[in-house]
Amino acid sequence: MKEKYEKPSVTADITVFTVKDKELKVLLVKRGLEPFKEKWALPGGFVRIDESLEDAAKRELEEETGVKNVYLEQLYTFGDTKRDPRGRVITVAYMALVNSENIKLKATTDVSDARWFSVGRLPKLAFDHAGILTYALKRLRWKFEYTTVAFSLLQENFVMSDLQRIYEIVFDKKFDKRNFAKKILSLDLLKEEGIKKDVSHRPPMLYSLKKDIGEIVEII
Amino acid sequence: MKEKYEKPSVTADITVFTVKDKELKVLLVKRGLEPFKEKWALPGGFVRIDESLEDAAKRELEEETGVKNVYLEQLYTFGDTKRDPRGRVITVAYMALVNSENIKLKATTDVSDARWFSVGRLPKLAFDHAGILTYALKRLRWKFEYTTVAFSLLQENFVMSDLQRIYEIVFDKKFDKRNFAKKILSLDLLKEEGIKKDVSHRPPMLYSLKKDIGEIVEII
DNA sequence: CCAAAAGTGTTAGTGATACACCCATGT
DNA sequence: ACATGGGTGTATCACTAACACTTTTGG
Repeated sequence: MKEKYEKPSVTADITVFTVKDKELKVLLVKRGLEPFKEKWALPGGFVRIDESLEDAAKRELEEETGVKNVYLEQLYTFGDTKRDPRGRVITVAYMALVNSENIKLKATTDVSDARWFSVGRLPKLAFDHAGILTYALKRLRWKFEYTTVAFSLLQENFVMSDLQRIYEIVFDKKFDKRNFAKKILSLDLLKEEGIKKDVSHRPPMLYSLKKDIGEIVEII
Repeated sequence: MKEKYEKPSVTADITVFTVKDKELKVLLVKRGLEPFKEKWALPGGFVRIDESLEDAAKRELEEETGVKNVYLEQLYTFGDTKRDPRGRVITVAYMALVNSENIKLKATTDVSDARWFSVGRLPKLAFDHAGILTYALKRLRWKFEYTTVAFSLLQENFVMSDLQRIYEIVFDKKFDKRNFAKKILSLDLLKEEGIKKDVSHRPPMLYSLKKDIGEIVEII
């Protein structure tokens, strides 16, 4: 290949969302290396020459945080010439959704700490990551409205109010539980899994998803 | 910057749509250089080290085809390791919408020909451009449904049936003209510009967009 | 018996769809 | 006068939104 032009570097950065402690949270890592050493940033890193973009996103996420097997979606590619002080770095932004119960965070060499932050109380972020996160949040709300991605935030079995709580947290707004249940059940996506026991109130129905969670149905 | 890893190349490829001769058309170029010399491809090329992705898309489009001042939107970034025989090339795909009356196509050094093709009768395309085009088409239909991008395909003044024809061509389906006009007018986006003269039937109302065409209103 | 959350139906309003006839002009 | 597209209103249907009481369990 003729090397006519200088090449940019390419990274993948991932905005990982979860719902935890009745808040929408995003996973940030504390950088162990310059630039922005000791600053909080989205997990991510350089795309290797022999891996696809999605593989790079998955690998970085697992390497830096231990998070794997998640819903992953490409968002947008940010390529301003000045977005990285090291030189020309283009980043392909991804969004991931996880159930935080299944996740053990870990620190590594590149990353001295990894923590969940409420989207309402974020620290100052490295690079242009604040802009990427804002974009991811917009996309998250959009996807919630028109698809069934919300199920990616649940465990395998859940009750209707678990799902409703997630919608209410993401949209920061209450829904009527009769209308909510009616709408969800009309989608015909849920399988009844019996009654949840050992609750100190009327026992609710447990549900699971009929289809594999990988298939995101457009409910529009 | 530490050169720890080999870098990929980055290109921008643009799917330009127009409506012409009662068909939805896409702009293709005949490659003047290897690989895929003399094959049809989407216009595009390498992103320079000192230009943003969007600037690269605009520049390539103008260089290869003379097309400029168009609606331009980033679609998706394609990064399979084997998508280009020259080596690792990641491409950021863009979609553009133009009114073909305002466009004069031209050939250049890199490109021996540039032509509009009906999306129903496409030649075999270079690289993974067929997949990119399929993706662009999906996005186009989606955008038509939920935003006012359709106006980007019109000239400044137009009649209601011009707009309806564009929707009918993009969705390949007829709409009722009463319902169509009712819906469009209810959006309160149009300004009346008087009556179109010299038609051999009842003279229709001419409209223009109230807002700058750059602002794409979400009509959802 | 009290607290907590679960479950459940009806009504009103809004927006989408289906549908047919007369109008203004050029030739 | 004829051909061509332009312009217009109403009725039905489907979906959404608002709204309150009873049930079941644990403590």
